[in-house]
Amino acid sequence: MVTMRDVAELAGVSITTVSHVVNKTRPVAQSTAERVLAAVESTGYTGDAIARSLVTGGTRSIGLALPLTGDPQLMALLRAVDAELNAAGHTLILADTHDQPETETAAIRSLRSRRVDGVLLTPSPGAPELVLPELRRAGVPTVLLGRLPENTGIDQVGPENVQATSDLVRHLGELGHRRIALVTGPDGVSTAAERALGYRLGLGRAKLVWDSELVASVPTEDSASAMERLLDLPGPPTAVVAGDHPALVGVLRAARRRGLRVGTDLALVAHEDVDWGDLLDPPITATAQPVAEIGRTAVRMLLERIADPERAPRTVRLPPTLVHRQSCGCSHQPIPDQHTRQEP
Amino acid sequence: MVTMRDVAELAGVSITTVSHVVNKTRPVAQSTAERVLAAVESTGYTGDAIARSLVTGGTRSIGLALPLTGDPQLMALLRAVDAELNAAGHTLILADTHDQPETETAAIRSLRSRRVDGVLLTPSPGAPELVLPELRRAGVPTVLLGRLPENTGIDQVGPENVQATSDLVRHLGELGHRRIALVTGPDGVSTAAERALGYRLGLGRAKLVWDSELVASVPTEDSASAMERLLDLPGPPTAVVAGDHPALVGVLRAARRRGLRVGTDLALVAHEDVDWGDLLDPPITATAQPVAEIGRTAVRMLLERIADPERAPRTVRLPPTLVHRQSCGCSHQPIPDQHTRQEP
DNA sequence: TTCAACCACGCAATCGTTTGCGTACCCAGA
DNA sequence: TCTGGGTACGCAAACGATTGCGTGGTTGAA
Repeated sequence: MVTMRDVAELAGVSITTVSHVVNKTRPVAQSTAERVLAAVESTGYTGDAIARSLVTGGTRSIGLALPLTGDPQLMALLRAVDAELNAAGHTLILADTHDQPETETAAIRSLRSRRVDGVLLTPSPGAPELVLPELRRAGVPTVLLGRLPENTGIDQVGPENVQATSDLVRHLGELGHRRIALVTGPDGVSTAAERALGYRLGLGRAKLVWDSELVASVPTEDSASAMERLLDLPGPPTAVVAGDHPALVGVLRAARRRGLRVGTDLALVAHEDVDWGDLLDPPITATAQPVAEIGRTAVRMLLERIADPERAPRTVRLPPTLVHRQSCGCSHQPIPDQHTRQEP
Repeated sequence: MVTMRDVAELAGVSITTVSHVVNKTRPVAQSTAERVLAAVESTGYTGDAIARSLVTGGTRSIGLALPLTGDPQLMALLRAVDAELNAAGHTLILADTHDQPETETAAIRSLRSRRVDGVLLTPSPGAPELVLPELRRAGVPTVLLGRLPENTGIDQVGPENVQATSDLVRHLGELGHRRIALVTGPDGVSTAAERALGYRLGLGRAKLVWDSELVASVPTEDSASAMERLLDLPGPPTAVVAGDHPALVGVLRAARRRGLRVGTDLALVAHEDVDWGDLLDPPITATAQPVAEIGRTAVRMLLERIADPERAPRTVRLPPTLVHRQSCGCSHQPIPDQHTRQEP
């Protein structure tokens, strides 16, 4: 490996000077600098991040710890986070939490021993008790991503859920539905909990009563059977809100198994739009989460916190966009009072 | 930060002894070891990967450089790679190549300066000339992932394409189609090139002639319009093979725009199955790439190469599985002489 | 001629580990 | 009393950068 010493010898200067030239950290005579740069070029010197880190303390790398599910949104998030980090000269270390506190803790420890400058974390349901305290104690700059547990005293960025779900429900109510179901993730996940709250709120605004029978808060793999159970009810739902991507897939599978035509026999609106939403028949009405913006914001907040660890923690909620298609039973009119986006 | 020195002082031994105790690298008297471990416990000492790397040379981290596209397969790949690496005690550093040689080079340089022990790379079309030589010269242990350019002298893992595509085409031929089109990525990408080759081979086996008009090798974003152009031909195709995920989406969009019923008006088979393949109407017949297995194999090969840099390079091709549904025009019979997997 | 101010650069300590050599001690056998 | 072989541990030199403190040389004003 080519080191600063090699470059220095080739250029006929000291290591100190090489360092100052490549880092522009103090003035160096033009001619000397040129010799050094030429030596750098000809040796292919790249610098050693390890050695640098040892003395400076920072690593210019940040850890991203989240459950690597099949959620198609994740790719967009990763891309945005990587791009924003890259622009700031940092690199991304990835760790799968499996959404379980034990793996999550292990992932965080691994990142810490790698001396990452900060951590982006999508906390599991158990995190507020089991892993966040450790993070706080260790003083690791952290931003929570996508899920927003309460009272953590930590920076957070995620989607706005309550209002968005409420709007979705209200829309179904305005279309005349009286039995509106909700299929979503387990209550421990803040996102699911908030959407359940928004659902209730939306029912209220549509002058409908909340019925616990119509709510299925289930793990991702159970959503299809949960939906089938809802359909078996004495008073089955005529419309359903899918709280996330697995719920959407589950509802669609259940409808297909029961031979129900979505949009006609069963109105459907979903959180988290997918890129195949317009390929289905009928195309799915859904809220598109601003994942890329969430990722970028999270990175910016993390960098700010690294720069100023004392700043008061902030929580940012980014509103989704409604993509109005036909699965809700409409045939493509915009929803009144809504910021809508039409398909091309 | 708590260092070995702190632990050593607390335990009343030298730094050397602490190191040997925590690494079990030479025998230490039972009583001393216990004192040291107690000190480790009470200080919460974790060790500093940075300092260790500086002296040992290794970082126990590997770089994954690939284009972070929206391809849903990527998540499964990431998950598999991360899991396999984790099991081996390594961590994953992610870098987006944007599928362009310049960004790719930058990504590789960044990984190298981070002293990764090895690199997993999905090479861009320009890579064999522009980035692989640098990798070879630097002696970075490398495994190529997903795309398999020829004569690189580098370990490679990817899907089997020629035979798989040929089978797909032959199936369409057996259903009576005479005008079978191919929509796939640009020829520079080895995967697309191999699939184009398999397509030609399949035509031959179905006793059909190859017609350049029926082949669209286009960038991902152009697949829909390319498909429409094919449909405008004097003798438009009655069946189409989608070479990858963007091509599939493009073909579906084009068909929808033209009001063509897939499976009836236009037979469709695709490479790269998607988890919503069974939700469409009709469900999509596709080959499911063994992405997870590809990821795991790549990691294993990389670790082997790190252990033995002199070993002769290997190329591994993993065959996909056929998921036979209805978009090809069949109504669910297995294809003769094929290893098929039925949907639940 | 002297001296201050400034410019251009180098010395050597430092970061937290690992590890090749030693050294001090103990005990058994001659 | 030596000596030889263990056992239990410590010293100090790396690893490759960054950076506070100097030092030698030139210049211009007094």
